[in-house]
Amino acid sequence: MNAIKTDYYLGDCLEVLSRFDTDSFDLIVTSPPYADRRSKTYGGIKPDQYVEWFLPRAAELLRVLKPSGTFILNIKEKAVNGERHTYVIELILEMRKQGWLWTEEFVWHKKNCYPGKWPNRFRDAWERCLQFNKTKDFNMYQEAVMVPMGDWAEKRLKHLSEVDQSRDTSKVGSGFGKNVSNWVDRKMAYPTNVLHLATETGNRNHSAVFPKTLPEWFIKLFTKEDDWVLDPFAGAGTTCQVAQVLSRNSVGIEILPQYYQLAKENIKPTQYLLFEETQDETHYTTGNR
Amino acid sequence: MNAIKTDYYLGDCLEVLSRFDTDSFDLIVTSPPYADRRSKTYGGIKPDQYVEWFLPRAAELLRVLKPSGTFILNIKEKAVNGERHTYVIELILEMRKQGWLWTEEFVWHKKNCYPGKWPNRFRDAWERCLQFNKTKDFNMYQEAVMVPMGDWAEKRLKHLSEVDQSRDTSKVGSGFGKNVSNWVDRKMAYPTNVLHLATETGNRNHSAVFPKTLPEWFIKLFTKEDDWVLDPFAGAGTTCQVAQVLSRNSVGIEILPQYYQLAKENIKPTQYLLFEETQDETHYTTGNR
DNA sequence: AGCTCTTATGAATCATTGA
DNA sequence: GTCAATGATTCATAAGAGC
Repeated sequence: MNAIKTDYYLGDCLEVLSRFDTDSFDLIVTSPPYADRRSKTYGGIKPDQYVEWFLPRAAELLRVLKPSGTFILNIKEKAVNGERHTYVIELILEMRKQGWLWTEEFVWHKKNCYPGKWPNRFRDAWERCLQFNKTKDFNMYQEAVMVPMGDWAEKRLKHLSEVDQSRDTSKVGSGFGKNVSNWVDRKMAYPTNVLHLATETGNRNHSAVFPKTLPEWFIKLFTKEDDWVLDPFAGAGTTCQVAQVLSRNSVGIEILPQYYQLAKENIKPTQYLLFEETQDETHYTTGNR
Repeated sequence: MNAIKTDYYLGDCLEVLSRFDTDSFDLIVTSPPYADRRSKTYGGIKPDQYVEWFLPRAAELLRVLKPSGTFILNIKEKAVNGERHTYVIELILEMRKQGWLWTEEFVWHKKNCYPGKWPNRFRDAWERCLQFNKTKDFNMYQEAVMVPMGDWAEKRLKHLSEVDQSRDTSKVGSGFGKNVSNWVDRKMAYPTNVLHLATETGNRNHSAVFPKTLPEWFIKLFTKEDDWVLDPFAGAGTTCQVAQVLSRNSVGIEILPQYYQLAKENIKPTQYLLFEETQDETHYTTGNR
């Protein structure tokens, strides 16, 4: 029984990642600061400068990713001057020049998107989840994300997520709990490249960057237990929290010190085995089961 | 009561459009032949040559579109060599250089997408509907596509009949249910930029999976009665057929002669007022109402 | 535990105001 | 003029209260 490690680092991922070995991670899943957001931390990246800002970090991510690994980039371009800005699609082209393979583009349909009304535009209800790979032979565990067929499936999906994260669902690698096994009799199907997830608005602690179910789905799909997951823009630590519950090692990097407290709260105390804190980084090492 | 015209032209839209006046159309909505399709007609456009092939046609479309008009391009890049090809996003960048504004990208979620299974990829369940404009002041009739609010609709359906819930619950996600018109007086909401439409499976003659509801939604959104709609890759004439029913004038251009018969069948005979056929083009002129 | 109703809250976007 | 900050608009969800 290996101990699952969950490490948090404070700092710019461009610098922190330089200390990591090449070919270290099985999955990188992150939602970087969007253009014109977090103006006080990343310097308020202008849309026109976004590609230039992101590319050196993408190069480091390419280095630390295993050849069999996957990089999931959750991002959405904003509307600027009445147009969709082009920095995201320009980034795709530039990352391919770095050596990335643009394998797939998943659509995250935000069922509860931000409200509003404008004469020339509807509400934006989707974001991109760009899949990049280092090689064509990447690991993919499709069975781990199979879903029940039928109308009742979507209603059960959210419940499924909750069950998975509860402690008493003693289960093996698949990550599926008891209740799911009841559904095994029924027909299961592979999902598509469209994800229907609602944002978590009710959290009073902090503004949820993305719902847990988003990194959860990709972690199940692209890693197995004891694999290594990286979130270079960890924020409040949602990705690492999910990775821990799913018995994956994880590394989170965040430039904002104030997120440290939030990340700490997100790790369930009962799961602590070891807690270390050094000057500029924090390690949670947990034994899972 | 104006007569509604529905004109079909045989030929390459690049040539046919040259005969049209500048600023002629209120809406262009089309689903062009995808890369590697129709190898015998358009010369078998390779993905690497797609941008080069499309750009001169895009230039003509820009010319014939009214300043207040909109161009909806339904397209999806295919997977080539394990990667998503980049011709679509490259096309966006090049069209902007031509003068197009990339106003929005709608997602068409195909609820019943093509079946299949691959070891490194899930089924592709979405396509892009790229919105381009000539100016920022384009016409948009949002009220024409309003849908019942999700919360209210669900309760309503639950109280009505448990039986017919099978499909078309049509929440605000932009799908339309059939009985939307019955709910007009109720609480309605504006849709989002994610469309939930099923592909039409029953089409025996035509392979295209272009459902009527797709052009219908955009025609309602971007035109009013007696406006002019263009489909430069008309195929079996779905767009023109829908335009006719909605009392919009339309022009369809198609390079394949064999689609003529299909287009003819798609126009309901009861709507004919005038039928002309010349050497290289066919005109249907219908009086609606 | 199951309902209903209420309330807060968003990776949003645009028009307006102010420096 | 350019640019940053503010206000208005709007709706799907979760959480909480009450029964």
